[in-house]
Amino acid sequence: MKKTSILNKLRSSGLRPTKQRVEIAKLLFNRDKTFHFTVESLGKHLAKKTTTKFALATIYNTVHAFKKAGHLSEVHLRGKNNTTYFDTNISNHHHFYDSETSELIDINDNEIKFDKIPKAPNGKTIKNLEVIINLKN
Amino acid sequence: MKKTSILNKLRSSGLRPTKQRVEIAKLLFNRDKTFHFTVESLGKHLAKKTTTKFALATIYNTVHAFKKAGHLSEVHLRGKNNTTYFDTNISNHHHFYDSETSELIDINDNEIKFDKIPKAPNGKTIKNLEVIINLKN
DNA sequence: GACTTACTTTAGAACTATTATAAACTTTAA
DNA sequence: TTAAAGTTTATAATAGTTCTAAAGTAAGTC
Ligand SMILES: [Mn+2]
Ligand SMILES: [Mn+2]
Ligand SMILES: [Zn+2]
Ligand SMILES: [Zn+2]
Repeated sequence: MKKTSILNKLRSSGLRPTKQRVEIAKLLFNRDKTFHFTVESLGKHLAKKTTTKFALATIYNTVHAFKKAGHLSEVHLRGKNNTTYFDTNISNHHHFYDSETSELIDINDNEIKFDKIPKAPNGKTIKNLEVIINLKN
Repeated sequence: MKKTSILNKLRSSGLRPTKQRVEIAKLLFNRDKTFHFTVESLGKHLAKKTTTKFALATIYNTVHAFKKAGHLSEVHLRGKNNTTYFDTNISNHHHFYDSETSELIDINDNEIKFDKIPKAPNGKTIKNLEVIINLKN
């Protein structure tokens, strides 16, 4: 993804392309494979890759802005360290979770097939279905 | 479940049957249906049902002791309010989650059937598989 | 029943992920 | 260039949970 398309992505989401947002967007979206991260791990990556200063609040703000704009998703898993995981894969998919390494691995939607799914209770509808496959060594 | 069996349950788990533990055990285990709760909600139930005083730390200690003894399970879901859910259903099962009410509903293991499950990555094994079906109204 | 020891409860402090605040700074468009 | 709106920042606040260490209780021994 080129710099101009990062700028477009930000602008078309109503987000001014500040130095911080551009750096975060480059780190998150200029890659082929899914990136799963926490705010803390993202901060460490940024510190390694750039010389720009990032206040913790800015990383939170930016990640939440990207999520709101639909460029990131949140994994509703309660990991060991009780931190929120974000995901550059915004398609419907599932996860392996290795609780020893706190690592998430994508499972494509078509790698899991259901034979039987219960129907939603009284008056409710199914919004989505998440599978977490916990791993051990 | 009778009082004596509550006492046996505690003693056979190496837990002295203190006033607090007995009250919590009665509330949690003397029921037919699954009970999903947070430490906070359990505290409120206890305040309503008994006149015994419960320090917050005692509720945490007891719930964790019961979990360790295998009498409770923890739901690895990151809910709206970022609290941990515990579950009196210790069998392998799944959940509906209503994020508007923060409510969990059990899905029996046999209500979901899989046609296809991915195999675990390199050298790892599947420990268990959790399904969360998110609901909307 | 008194004594002893190990275990438990408790209030409050500490910890940690996250969110709020409000002042300084930057982007944008006029 | 200027002004308005948006953004970053340091820091404080919040909230769930865990830690601490002192006071209290359970259980076994005499
Ligand atoms: Mn978050
Ligand atoms: Mn907990
Ligand atoms: Zn993913
Ligand atoms: Zn359950």
